[in-house]
Amino acid sequence: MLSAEEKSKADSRERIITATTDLFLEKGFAGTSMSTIAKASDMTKASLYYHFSGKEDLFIACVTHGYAAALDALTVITANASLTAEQKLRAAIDALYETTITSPVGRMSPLIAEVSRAFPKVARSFHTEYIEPQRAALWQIVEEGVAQGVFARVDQNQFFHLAFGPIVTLSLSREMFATFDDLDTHFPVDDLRHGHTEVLIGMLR
Amino acid sequence: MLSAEEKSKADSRERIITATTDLFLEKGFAGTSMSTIAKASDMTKASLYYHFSGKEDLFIACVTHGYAAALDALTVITANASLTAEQKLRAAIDALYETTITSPVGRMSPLIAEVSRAFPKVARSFHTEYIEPQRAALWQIVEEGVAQGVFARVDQNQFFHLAFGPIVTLSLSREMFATFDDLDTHFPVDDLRHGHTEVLIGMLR
DNA sequence: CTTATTACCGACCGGTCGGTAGGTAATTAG
DNA sequence: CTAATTACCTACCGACCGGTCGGTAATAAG
Repeated sequence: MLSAEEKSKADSRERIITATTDLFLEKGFAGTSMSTIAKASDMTKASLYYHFSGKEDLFIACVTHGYAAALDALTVITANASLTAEQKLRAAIDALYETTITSPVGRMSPLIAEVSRAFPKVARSFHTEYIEPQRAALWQIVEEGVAQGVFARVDQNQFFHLAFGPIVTLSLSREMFATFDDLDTHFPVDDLRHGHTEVLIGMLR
Repeated sequence: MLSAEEKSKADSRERIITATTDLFLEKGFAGTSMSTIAKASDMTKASLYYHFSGKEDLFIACVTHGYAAALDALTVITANASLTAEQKLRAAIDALYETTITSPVGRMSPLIAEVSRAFPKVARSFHTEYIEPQRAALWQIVEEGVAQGVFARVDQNQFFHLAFGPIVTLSLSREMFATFDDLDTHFPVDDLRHGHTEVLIGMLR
């Protein structure tokens, strides 16, 4: 049963979330007002409060919204039986670069940092529902390679440090210096990704 | 000539900057009000405007304040003639972990990301006066090792990506998840630093 | 001792903040 | 057809925002 009303309600929620996410990523949480969000969502502020109980609720919806899609991209890779462990690892790293730098949820780390003290629950959720599953998916690939004897055994936290560190920092740098007209010269995603991938594969040999 | 007035003025500026930096790091730029800053600085809001022309001016002062000290720690290492290139590199990495995770200026990356669109000049300054000199200092050590034949030649941007990436991400993670009571279990600085250092040295052999 | 300057303050400004009360047109249920 | 519900609106609230005003006590200069 998908009545016209329910469809319009879902559409509105979606429209609000995408518009708000853009604003939060651009201006930060405290720097984005509910009136601005309302304008960007083609709505009145009062209508926003019909769909969401408050600014924090709306923020949680924005953060949570992209979890599934981002993690699906990884699980599709791990589940692909026709790939070797090394092929899976390469594909997973590509996917991590893509989501962390391009997708809204991947770019939200600075935003989480901004509100982490005010809303610790959002930070917890981001960690358990987004960061940890990403790590688990990556580690599953590594363990598969170890079991097959093609990867050497490495320390888990060390590997995560070296794997996620450069990617997240690259994403953060591109946010910090988003206004630079020579952004891709300073922070060339593809170049850096290639070299990074080879180092990680090298660690596992 | 250091009159009582001038001393008190300098003291006040210093007091304001340190108090403001703490607040900005905790609540973000937009989330910190001038009245809150005034209270934390034991002053009236009006007096704040005697020392700084506005909130942006105060923010710039906070960001700029720690540049010199953080960079000095690195130049002391590069200038130390009694160290080998590898010893310098190890010491430099230690120093980078220390400043990036502990010092206010090192922890400011998420803050710069928050305001980068509104104040691109601050982002530029952070890049040219803080990031670039750090990279230059580190690269000088690498080139010294290459010239002495103890380090292999590596790509500059790749090396920076692998060197700074994990450190900045670790700092960001500790900001994002600062409220976790098991923060040091999830993000153990010393452990991660040791493993990271060995990988970097390994890259250069 | 007089005068100017300095570092600071209380009181206030127009504007915006997050949030709400009450109403209305359109859809749905009975 | 009627009554209820839904999705949305206009108009407004007190609190707080960044910033400014006209002073004032303490110091420094002459």
